[in-house]
Amino acid sequence: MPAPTTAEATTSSQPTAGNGVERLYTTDLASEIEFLTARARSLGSGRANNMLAELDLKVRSYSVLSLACSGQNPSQRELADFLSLDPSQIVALVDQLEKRGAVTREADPRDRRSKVIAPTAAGRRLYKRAEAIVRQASDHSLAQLNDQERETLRDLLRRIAF
Amino acid sequence: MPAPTTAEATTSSQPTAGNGVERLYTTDLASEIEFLTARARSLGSGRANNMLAELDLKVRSYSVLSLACSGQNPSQRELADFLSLDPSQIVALVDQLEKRGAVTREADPRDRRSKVIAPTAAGRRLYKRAEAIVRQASDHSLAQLNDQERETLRDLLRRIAF
DNA sequence: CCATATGATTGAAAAAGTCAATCATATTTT
DNA sequence: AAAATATGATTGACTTTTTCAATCATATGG
Repeated sequence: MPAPTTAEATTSSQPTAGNGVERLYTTDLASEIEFLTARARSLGSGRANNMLAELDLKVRSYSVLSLACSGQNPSQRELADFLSLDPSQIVALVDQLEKRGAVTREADPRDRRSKVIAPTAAGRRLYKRAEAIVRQASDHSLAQLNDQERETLRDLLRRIAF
Repeated sequence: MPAPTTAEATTSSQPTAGNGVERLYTTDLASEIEFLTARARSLGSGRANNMLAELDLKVRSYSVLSLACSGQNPSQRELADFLSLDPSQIVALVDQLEKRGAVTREADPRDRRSKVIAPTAAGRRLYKRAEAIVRQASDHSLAQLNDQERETLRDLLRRIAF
């Protein structure tokens, strides 16, 4: 039985969790990059989702809206590939955004099977607001890093994400 | 209409996706840290899950097993907190690991409601093998980064993940 | 002792992910 | 050109993951 401290709650300090979980910060798992990545994204997208709820959006629908507004005229197939989602999930996401008048499905003259997702004027306005919220959320999640560190992180992630 | 190239398949190059999705790499979304984090973890845990399938494990169960083997005697509550999972999910994960004889639920003398998850001898052996596989998977996912860059990434992530 | 809080468990419901089948249209083969 | 094959979007079924509320046993604070 390794050192069962009788006083225990007194060691708590950080605002993360209220318990004695800090003990687990020293484990092998806690320093695996893959684990840290998973945790970072869980915290980050959790917060973003909470904040985006105000606009009735989630990270998913925000991503689609963002790409629709990118000027790259993505097709649903491309959205599926890029977001690593099943085409059927894209259908559902676009359905929602279309229903609320944020995007439209445009015919692609070069391939009539394909549908290009374009933003409406309202969609662009929605995106502007969402973008601000996401930036806020991100700022909060990355609070511990300065600008240069964020740049470094972005570059490292980009290299493993593509 | 922005430059609709009639020849199109000729521009493809990278081994990532087979389509014209590269076009979307230049979007705002593609450079958001939160998006990159999500994508990195999706790729990473996808690969790890595939490779762990050989041991009938997933990243989830591997994480629990790893913490069980950490020497920190985590309770289910602590596992839930640390892994950001609902307590009921921990029950299911521990059930599975217990059923295959990899871990046991030990009574905590200091709190009889609490159950400490401890590895069996077989559990430790399983963890050893799983660890090697996860390391391989991680190595593959982080192939683009050298050791120093991996260290940097680990530190940056640690600061936003805790 | 009583009231309240917490850890584990169960079960139900919602959301997300996976797959196969279908229709329309492209592309390739012969 | 006709036939065969492949692809984009869509639907529906099905599985897995998430999320929540309720319950029981035990702790903890008055």
